[in-house]
Amino acid sequence: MNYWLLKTEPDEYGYADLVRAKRDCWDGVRNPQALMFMREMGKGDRAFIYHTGKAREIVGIAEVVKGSYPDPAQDDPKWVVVDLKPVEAVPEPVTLAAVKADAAFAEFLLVRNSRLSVMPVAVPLWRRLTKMAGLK
DNA sequence: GCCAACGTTGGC
DNA sequence: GCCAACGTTGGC
Repeated sequence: MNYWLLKTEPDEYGYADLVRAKRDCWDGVRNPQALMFMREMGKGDRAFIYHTGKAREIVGIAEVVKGSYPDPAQDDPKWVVVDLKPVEAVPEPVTLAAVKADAAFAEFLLVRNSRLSVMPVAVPLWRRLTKMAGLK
């Protein structure tokens, strides 16, 4: 099982929308590097949901319920999507500032490439982030 | 609101 | 196929 971080603009589609939907398709990713990571996402993987814009923090955890497949709404199979379900909102959102302030995240793509919207999270970093978020 | 970083487009 | 110009994203 792999771990990921997915960015979203909360004004357009936030973690609360995923909770409301109970299960939803994560679409609209167009960046080639982000799509490459999306293609590696499989059922059972977990992902942090990160809000961009004013929030800039990890707000929840989602689970992949269907691994990547071509977006049915698009003609081109290169636009892949995954299906997600919410797992839990985190007790204490982890801000970008907190991540940047921690040397353990110096190589983390969230810090290294601010424009990337889908990225892998190494297991030790996932553990560290869940702790920072107030989870075990 | 600004701008750095990065992608994309189109002329050559 | 290169690269300048332009557009977009997202942090500040």
